[in-house]
Amino acid sequence: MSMGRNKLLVKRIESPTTRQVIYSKRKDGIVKKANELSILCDTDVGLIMFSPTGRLTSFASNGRVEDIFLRFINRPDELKGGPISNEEALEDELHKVNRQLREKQEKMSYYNPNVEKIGSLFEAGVHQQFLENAIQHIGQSKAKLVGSRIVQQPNDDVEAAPFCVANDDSYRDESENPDIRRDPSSVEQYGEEICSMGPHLSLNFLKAQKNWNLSGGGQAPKLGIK
Amino acid sequence: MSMGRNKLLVKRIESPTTRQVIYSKRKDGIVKKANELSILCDTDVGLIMFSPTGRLTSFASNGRVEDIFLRFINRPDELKGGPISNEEALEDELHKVNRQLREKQEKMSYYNPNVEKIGSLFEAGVHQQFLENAIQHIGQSKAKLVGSRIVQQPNDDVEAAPFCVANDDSYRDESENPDIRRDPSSVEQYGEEICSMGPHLSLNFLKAQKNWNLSGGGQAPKLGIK
DNA sequence: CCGTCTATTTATAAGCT
DNA sequence: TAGCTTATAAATAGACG
Repeated sequence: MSMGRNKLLVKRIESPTTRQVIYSKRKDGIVKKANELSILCDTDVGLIMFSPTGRLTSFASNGRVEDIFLRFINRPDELKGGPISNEEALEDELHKVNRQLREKQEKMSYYNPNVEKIGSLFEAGVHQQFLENAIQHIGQSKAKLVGSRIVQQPNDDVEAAPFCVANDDSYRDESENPDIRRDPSSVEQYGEEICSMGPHLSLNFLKAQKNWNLSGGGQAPKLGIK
Repeated sequence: MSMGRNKLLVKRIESPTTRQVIYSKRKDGIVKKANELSILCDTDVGLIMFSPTGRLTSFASNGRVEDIFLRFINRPDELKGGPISNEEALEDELHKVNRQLREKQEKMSYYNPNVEKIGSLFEAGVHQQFLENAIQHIGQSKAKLVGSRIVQQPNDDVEAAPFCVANDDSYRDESENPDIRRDPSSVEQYGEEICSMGPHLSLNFLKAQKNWNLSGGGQAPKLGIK
């Protein structure tokens, strides 16, 4: 479907280097096409591409990809009534995300509640329930890892655990000059984000735990606490 | 810059009909290119186009354009060029809240981790530590409420707790499955409804927990928690 | 309005530097 | 690594049904 010396078969390119090379070329080609389309037809076009190595390239016939995207998000509304301003769109987005945040916090409160606010034994029980459940989960995976022993001793074997947090942080290299070419607005960026909400143990996180909100002197959760 | 019978000059096409025709053809071409790029290079590509008449066409190598866009907007560093306006503040807010959301999610993962992802005993230990710690605190408040008894038995009355998980995560899971390359999700017209983050802790949620039951026979949630 | 056909222009895979 | 060149595959403007 492409062009060049050989007929192209649309399948993932295995060679990392070749893949990167092909990406660079085609990326430019698509940006060019997108730009042409927006000019020829006088329309809004938004494009976002991530290179195999995580570099980002975006294009927006207008100013920013955000704007194009917001129009996209608001599509239903646009169809229903008059156009909605970007500001309103942004507000919607903000509210949406805020709601998600609140939900997360509420949920979190069941695991790490503010003790001061617990007003009844029943409530305390509820919190415990969540925590116990969670512990059971961990116990299971732990058992799986060990082979299936010590499943009923959540604390013991943790005491001696060596403090060897693996990984992470370090995504802010910015080692190069992103040569920004100003056609309409094609931008490239670096750095990949790994925002999986999965559990990753990072030193940053552990360090950030100093403000453990609890009545009796919240300790920094050093792994050896008991 | 295009091709065909005549050399193309990149200038807005005046004839409305011709413009529309050209748009249709090129739109398909770009979608095709975007799809090829995503397959050949195994990367994320998001594309949004509005026809001269306002019709929307979108493409996403993955599932939804929204996802690609979120990956875009959640970038730690913004280099997105473009005009600055009143929306700036809102956007900053959006970014900030998004960041908080991610942090919350990460933190949450320590209490309610994805067991499958735990890769070592150490990690399991860390998670347990957090939970144990939290339980201790609950126990304290409980003791305070009762007067000061059974303070050191965070487990006893919960031991028999049924296995009920307040599993969250609503969007994740995606993982790698390059095999299934369905025709790219190129959508025309519109489509909305963005991710409403999964379950939140609300009375409704609690009620839904069939296995809900505290040692003493938890009543239908009358918690005054919120 | 939509698919087809075809002459030309483009895009670009390989090579080469 | 990054361009530059060239032979070819693709994309597509315009015409037609």
